[in-house]
Amino acid sequence: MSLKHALLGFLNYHPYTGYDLKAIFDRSVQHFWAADQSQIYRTLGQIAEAGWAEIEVVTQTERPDRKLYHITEAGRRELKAWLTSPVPVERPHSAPMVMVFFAGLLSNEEALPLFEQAVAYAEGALAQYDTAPAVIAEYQQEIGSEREAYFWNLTLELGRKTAEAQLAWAQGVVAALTSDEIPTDQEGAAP
Amino acid sequence: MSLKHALLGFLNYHPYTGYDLKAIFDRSVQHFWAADQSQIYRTLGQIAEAGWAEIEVVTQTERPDRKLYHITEAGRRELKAWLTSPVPVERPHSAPMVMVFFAGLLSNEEALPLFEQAVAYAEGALAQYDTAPAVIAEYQQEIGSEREAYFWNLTLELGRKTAEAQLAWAQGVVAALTSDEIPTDQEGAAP
DNA sequence: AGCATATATATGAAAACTCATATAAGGAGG
DNA sequence: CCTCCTTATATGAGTTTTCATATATATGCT
Repeated sequence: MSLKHALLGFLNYHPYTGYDLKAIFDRSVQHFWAADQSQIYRTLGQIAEAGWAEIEVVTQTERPDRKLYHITEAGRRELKAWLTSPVPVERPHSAPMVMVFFAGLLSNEEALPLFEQAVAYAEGALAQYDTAPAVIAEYQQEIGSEREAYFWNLTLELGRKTAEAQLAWAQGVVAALTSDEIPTDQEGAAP
Repeated sequence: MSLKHALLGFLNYHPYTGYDLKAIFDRSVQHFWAADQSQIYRTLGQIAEAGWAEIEVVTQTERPDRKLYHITEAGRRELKAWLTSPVPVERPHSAPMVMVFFAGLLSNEEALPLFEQAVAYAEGALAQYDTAPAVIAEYQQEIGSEREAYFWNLTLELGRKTAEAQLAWAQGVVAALTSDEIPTDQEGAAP
């Protein structure tokens, strides 16, 4: 899995806690990697066990102690090795597309919400892409270089293009569904 | 998970064996749902246990007996209920994008293969989309209606648009990388 | 006063997925 | 002749992911 490597990628910039990393994920790479909290903590444990990071416990009196993960040389090597290894072949698992595939079973009225939700989802994604560059600029000042930011932006570009394609597609289907342009299988249906 | 429902979707057309379904998945919905063989058999078991399908054993002498799964009324209800339920929010997990995000760590030469592989992948996907309509036409004759085929094609359309966007994106990055248009972080680098 | 939110970590249990392997026989191609 | 592919089902073992829940305190909002 590459959650390990995504975490390593951030730890390579700076030591972070699990809590920090959850926030970072939600703000920056959510569009291509959504990690849940428990998974982050567990994976951080594995990273430490593998010797890719060392834990610095920062004692706090009023809150639970923070566990800062510092990447090790072995961790940096692992990250770089992964980055230069063959790109894993994605196995897509898209439930929404399964729904579309079998939507012919439904009436147009029943199928509509599927595509309306797709429109809403794509619009939401696009809205996030509007605010993302500011987040990147912020991180760039903190830890990143111009070069890093270039590649961060590349992921945004593709995400945006994809979301735009999805939006146009879903809007087209909504239009077709509401204007009854779709075959209904009643033999002798309006041509 | 919606492998259950994807399987149910096909069983709704016709009774199939696990072996059949594996072949069908690989030929028709692979672009948005890649299921592996062992997972299909296990899930089929769950479907039968849930009462969504009944098993007809077709005895064969020279080969293992076939187990044909016939969808039940309960299975049809479940399928339709799922199809009209809220679209699940996708949690994207794209390892290739994680690689791109952290590719700034690599030199241009080291980063190149990442995008070359993306180009090759997108070209491969596009080639599959070229042959897919023929597969759909074939299935349509067997089991599908014009309406069903309409929705099948919708998934292809979005898949193709997405693959095209990916290809253009990856080709652009390859061009930028090979012409050294990318920031290098050597302070005082060529402006 | 009460309630939600932010800070911070962690586990139990289950579901889902992957990878390798097993069995068994016929047919195709080199 | 031998190897690979197709037909057909199945399990063991492990990894990854999800979902719910637990603990503890401070702050801000209504």
